[in-house]
Amino acid sequence: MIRTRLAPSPTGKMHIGTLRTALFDYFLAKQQNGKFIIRIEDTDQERLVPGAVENLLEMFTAANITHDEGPFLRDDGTIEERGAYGPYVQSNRLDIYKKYADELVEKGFAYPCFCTVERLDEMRKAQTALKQTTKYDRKCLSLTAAEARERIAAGESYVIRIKVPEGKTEFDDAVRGHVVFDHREVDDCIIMKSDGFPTYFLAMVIDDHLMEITHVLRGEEWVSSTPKSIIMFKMFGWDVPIFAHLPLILSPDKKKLSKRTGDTAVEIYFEHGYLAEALVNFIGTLGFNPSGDREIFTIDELVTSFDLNKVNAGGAVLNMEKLDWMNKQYLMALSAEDLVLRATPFVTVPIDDTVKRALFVERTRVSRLTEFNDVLKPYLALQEYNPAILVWKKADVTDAIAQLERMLALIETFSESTFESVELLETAIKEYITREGLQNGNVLWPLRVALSGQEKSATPFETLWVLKKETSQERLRHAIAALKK
RNA sequence: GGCUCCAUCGUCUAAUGGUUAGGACACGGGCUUUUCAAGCCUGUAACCGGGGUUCGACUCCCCGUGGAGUCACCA
Repeated sequence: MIRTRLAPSPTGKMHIGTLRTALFDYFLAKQQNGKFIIRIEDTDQERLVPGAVENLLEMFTAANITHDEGPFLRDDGTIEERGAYGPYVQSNRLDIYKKYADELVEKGFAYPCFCTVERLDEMRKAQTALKQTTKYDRKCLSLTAAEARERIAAGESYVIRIKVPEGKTEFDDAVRGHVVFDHREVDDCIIMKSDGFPTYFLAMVIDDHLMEITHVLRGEEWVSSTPKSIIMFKMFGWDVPIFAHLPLILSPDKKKLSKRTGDTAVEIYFEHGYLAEALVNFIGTLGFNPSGDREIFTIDELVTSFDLNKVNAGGAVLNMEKLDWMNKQYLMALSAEDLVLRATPFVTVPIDDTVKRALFVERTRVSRLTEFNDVLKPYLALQEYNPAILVWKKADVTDAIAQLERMLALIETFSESTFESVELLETAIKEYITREGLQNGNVLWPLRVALSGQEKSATPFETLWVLKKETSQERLRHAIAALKK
């Protein structure tokens, strides 16, 4: 059975790249009837950010993706773990790492190192000066077991490093193909820190094995450390999972997306008024495309068509304009009721019938939920405008006044039921124009401007529908008075 | 700099040896039209360069070039 996992470190808000990895994990697991696991990698105690795990889980909920094992958010905001392979938080698995690290030392695959950070710094400086690869010089490898035991017993601070064997590591990356690393390039990296916590390298190997992970999806920044992991899998005699290094999400300058160059937090996208479906569609098709001639996919369609081997190896620049376009597509496809539901958190005025209708009408004119507030204003209160714009380009003031007075009278004859739909209003007005032998422009232009108070706006029929009889008439009277001045 | 990876319109991408190199965003034009938006039609725009392999290369190989990632008691 396929088991994928997302292994975020709780050091901040959920990154957009993490969302993409999560999506691919989810697509793959879901498609193969496998399991998708979340494991929290909190082995760096100094970088922990309170609330980071909660934020991650909230973003999962917001994006409508679900995992099968790992930490879950309870309704009261606390966290509980579900799944048979726990604990799923690494700081609760310290004894496990200790045991396996000791095993590696006993077998001669790893060794204690007493070098100070100062010495290490100097060593690296010297290596850099000589243009050599910076890696540990194995000073402590020459220590005998007895010496090491003695120094540990004396309370000296130490770490454990793996002893990288000679040779090379080869692996078949699911998106990149065959990759080879010579072990001369691989550092005797630290697997246990002096504070008793494992480093990522050790913890990841042990957990992925114990949790029976079959596919490791992660960002491209990890390829160069993959040999370390594989070396350890082999030291333990464990099966090596399939690695898939996903292309990076880039900022417009083609560099790895960072906080400086773009919005990296998933949370920000929701705050900016993007719909979860749009974000999932957009991020989920970055580096992977099910088809060459379609853009809009539901999450289920992505699950069905996902194929790791079709994931691009090259990085992808975030095209925000396309995200806006995609969001608008989803916005326009929303039912009137759903639109209200989704827009409500972004609207600062009470949601009444006028607001509901205005939202529906303006839906084709905004890209993001946050834009509704501004667009709603002209409906809620007539904005100050220059009466001159009431006059159509092919008519004059006298005509404008005449047409507005006609409309005022016409609307007076409309029953409440006429205001039930835009179509009814449009039909009634257009029939009137035809019947009276008038021109659309002469009537519709001043009517629309009088109703909206704007040069550019929705159609007069839509605006009438939103404002209803009384307010509409008020605005017409206001316009007529303004023109007569 | 060492190592590793990557390379199709400005951007996201399709193409898995044979296509007039397709779609989307953005941009331009047109239609529709009372304005805007939406919608429809349409235009500009790409195979990084050079060698091979092959009857035939965007597709395979090599070399350049360019870009990226990584070189911590961080993940």
